[in-house]
Amino acid sequence: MEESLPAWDKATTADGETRSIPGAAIKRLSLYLRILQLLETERAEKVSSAELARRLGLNSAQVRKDLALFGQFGTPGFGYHVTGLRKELRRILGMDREVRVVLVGAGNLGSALLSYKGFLKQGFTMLWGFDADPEAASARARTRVPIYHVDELERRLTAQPVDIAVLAVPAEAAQPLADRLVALGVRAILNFVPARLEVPADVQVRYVDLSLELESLSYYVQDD
Amino acid sequence: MEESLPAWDKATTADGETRSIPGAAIKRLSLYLRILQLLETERAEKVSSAELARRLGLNSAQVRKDLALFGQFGTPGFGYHVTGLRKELRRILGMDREVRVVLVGAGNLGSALLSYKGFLKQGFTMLWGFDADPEAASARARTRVPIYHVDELERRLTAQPVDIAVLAVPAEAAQPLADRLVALGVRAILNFVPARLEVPADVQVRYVDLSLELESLSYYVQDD
DNA sequence: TAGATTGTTAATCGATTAACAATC
DNA sequence: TAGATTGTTAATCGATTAACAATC
Repeated sequence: MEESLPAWDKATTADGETRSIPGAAIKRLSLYLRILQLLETERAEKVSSAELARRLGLNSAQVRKDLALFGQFGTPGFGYHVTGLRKELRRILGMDREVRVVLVGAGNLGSALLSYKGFLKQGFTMLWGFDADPEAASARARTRVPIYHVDELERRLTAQPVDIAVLAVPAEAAQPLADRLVALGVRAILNFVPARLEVPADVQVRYVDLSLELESLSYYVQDD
Repeated sequence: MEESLPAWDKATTADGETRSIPGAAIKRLSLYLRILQLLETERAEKVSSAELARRLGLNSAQVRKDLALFGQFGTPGFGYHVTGLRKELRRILGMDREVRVVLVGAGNLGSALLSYKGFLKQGFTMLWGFDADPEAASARARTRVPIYHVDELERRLTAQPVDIAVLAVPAEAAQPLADRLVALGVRAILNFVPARLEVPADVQVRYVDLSLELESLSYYVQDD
């Protein structure tokens, strides 16, 4: 019997066929988009897969292959139109619409994330923060984003669903909160908590594990 | 002609042979270590590769293979001794000594990282922060870690070399600062700046790109 | 047209998983 | 001894890269 892939792991070609899209390719699309935005400010009209690859330290065949997963955006002998490709990538990544984000856990790291500019750019809307101690959290955070008590999660997210939750709570609180967020319709979680989350297959979780990054770097700085 | 690998990408077996160690395996070692520390608090004497795999959502053969890259730590029919394996992993990862860390760029995100508890645990020493405006940075940061002007980088790091730098500066400042850090003997950079860094082959760079994570999650939350 | 560069197939590479003899 | 589990080899899987006909 064949396992069927979750919907987000598929893409449809012109002829209606369905293929699996590697997550690593999606991350690279986001990198391509960043370079295209840079090229646009440089008033560049066109760009080749070789140039995109050079700027990102990738292989040009990989760039062409990644883009070809979603359509034929280039012109042989010419390359890609910067503005055109940028629009396509924004559409593919779903950045051509408002993406609604909440933060759960506005401690030290969380409150910094609340005011992180990179999140506010690019069509992301950081709607609300939630914390077990909203007064203390508000004092920490230098932002206009309102911070509510975590008990208000259900009320707020029922009234107005969100797409993505950023999770930065103590380890023992992570799984119960993930469960509540999923029940409230959250489709993706950016998880800063060093704990594995169990979620349904159609919910995406990305782990940003700072201790793990530092520990694995420690391996490389030994003098032997 | 054969390219020779950087020293950190090799490991030596008992018979003096040298093999390449995948970076992904190193990251998993750090995950294994975390579970072993948990098991130790649970007073567990032994653990099998199957149990480690289960707790981390991995394959047991992968666990055994990762560990076997560095030696024979297990006993057939028994498994691994929790305390013994924990010690071995701490040694392999270089966590059995002080790892000296500095932060460069104590803005919103940076100052949160300065006081991030996960960095202080586990044998990491966050020595100093550096910022172009150390007064403002000190006001932001709720930490005892001293923050100096970035001009003091050379003086401080010459007097006392560090292993790892955490970089959280504006994009245009990233490469020049990376160059200075490498010249000062920094062996690894944890880079929160969305910019590619050019460094010598023996310097490790890890990218933590929050915008990229959020953008690639955006792909999965589209309703189609 | 000649030169450049795409989209795509085939080849390569590397990482994951299965299988199992060795062995505690 | 019987049962369990390692370390390791072989098989599988998937991702990257090379190559090139198509074509602007």
